[in-house]
Amino acid sequence: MSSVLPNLVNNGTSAAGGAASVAGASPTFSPLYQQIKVLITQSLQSGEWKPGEMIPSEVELAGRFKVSQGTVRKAIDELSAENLVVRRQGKGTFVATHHEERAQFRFLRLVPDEGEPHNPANKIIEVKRLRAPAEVARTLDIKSADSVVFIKRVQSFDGAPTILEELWLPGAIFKGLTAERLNDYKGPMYGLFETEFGTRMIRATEAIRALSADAEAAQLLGIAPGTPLLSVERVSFTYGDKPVELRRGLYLTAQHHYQNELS
Amino acid sequence: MSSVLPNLVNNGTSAAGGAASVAGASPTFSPLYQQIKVLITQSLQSGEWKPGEMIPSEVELAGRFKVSQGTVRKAIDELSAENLVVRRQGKGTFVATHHEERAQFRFLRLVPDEGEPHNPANKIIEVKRLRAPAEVARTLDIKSADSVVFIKRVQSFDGAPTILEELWLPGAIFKGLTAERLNDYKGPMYGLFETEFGTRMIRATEAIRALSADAEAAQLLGIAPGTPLLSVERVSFTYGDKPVELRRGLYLTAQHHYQNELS
DNA sequence: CAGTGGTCTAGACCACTCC
DNA sequence: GAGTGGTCTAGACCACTGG
Repeated sequence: MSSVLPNLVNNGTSAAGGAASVAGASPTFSPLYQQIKVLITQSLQSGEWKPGEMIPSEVELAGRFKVSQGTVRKAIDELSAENLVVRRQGKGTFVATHHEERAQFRFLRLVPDEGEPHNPANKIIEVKRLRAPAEVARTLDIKSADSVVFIKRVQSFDGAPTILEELWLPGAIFKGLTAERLNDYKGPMYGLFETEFGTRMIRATEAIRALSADAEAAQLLGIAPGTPLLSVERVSFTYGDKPVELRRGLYLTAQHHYQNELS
Repeated sequence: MSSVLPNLVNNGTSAAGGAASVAGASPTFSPLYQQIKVLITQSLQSGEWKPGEMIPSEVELAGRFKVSQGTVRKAIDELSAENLVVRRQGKGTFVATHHEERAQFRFLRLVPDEGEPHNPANKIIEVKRLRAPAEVARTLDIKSADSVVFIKRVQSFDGAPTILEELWLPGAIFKGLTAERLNDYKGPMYGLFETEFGTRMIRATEAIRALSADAEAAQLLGIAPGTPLLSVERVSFTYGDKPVELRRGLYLTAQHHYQNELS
């Protein structure tokens, strides 16, 4: 089943046999492998291949798209670099998923000053629905009238409350999300989002500041008011660079630090 | 001048003509392009090609190493991804340098909450030489008896003091470094290190925490004691993952934030 | 125009995984 | 052994830069 074969335009070369191309005008130039990358991404986004599943082999994709294996390979190379897929030699190429050790620490950068990460635990403080506040609506690119799911939770490590987080999610996407489901679910929250709501977080931006704990934060984290905290404001994006999460975290950095690599 | 041709071991393949290989036992397996990557990196490290200069073309390197252009290309691809070199289509491949707009913001992640980055200014508070404190020695992988250069400075944006930084550098490498040279130098500090001391920062790790301004920080940054500050502890590495800088920064995040991308 | 990096092909063989 | 990703080659042509 190769369904509809889109119009690939080869503005590259062709050693011998010409590559596929229904051709015509090509208003926008881009390498073949980029076009193929887009096609594969669309299949990922549409759920044709689900997180954790294997995508077709390079040879098969090459046949389907009527290009050489090397060209497919280069497309997948980039998808792999963007963490959309994971290659496993001898096995195949798999759709990336948040249900993995690997992917966990891509989004949780707070690590203990010494020792290994340890016994995380979540306590859901509050889950409710409300109309998107102006700033949230702007960030999530929705209307102010639209509903959003608001979540407040405290994350502990080894029993010590360490992170106080507030999340805003588009209500349209996260319809059946309740405190119960959040509590019942084992594993990372993004795993829940991915399997239960079909929304995979691809990348995120964070803005970090230092501020003093207010009364509520102090109470929930079990610290003195005024204690310095790391404020981490995250906007997460899914396919197509669509923002689907706003998250404000307050990190207690007495025994932990936010780890970052500059390269 | 191809000087000494090292022993390349091809554990890959060879469609027709065999690639170079004095061969023999190969205790450690690695792809040809990785071996070539190492060779190129050594040339970069040794200063055979200096920052900003063009390295030999892919075709020439392929000839020198007796491999195909595609293999050299893959090696350079990775070096480019690691920001060791910069490719410019039609021109050539150049040794990366800190004297560029491009490279500036790789290591300065503090950006204004709104508007563009603006009029940075440095004030050197202190430069002195001392024996490496235990922790500094450990971090920089030198002996406690060894001398280190200590620098304290304040960075302002649009006239507002924003960053208070303390740096420790191995005295052996930064011999003639004085407050004068730091003050006289136009452009990024890492540019100075690169051209004057032959030490290029390749990558760095940062540990971020929140803390309260002490009396000294408050005075130098013109804020009230107790104001929350971002503490950014950076260790920078040069070729061979050798640590060559320890830097502790206190960032005022009233009008700025530390920006990070999770991908 | 020549020279550079960038794309693409076709085919071969290697390394790894699983049956 | 069959199937997968990973490496390598040889050669062609494109896109871009600069003289």
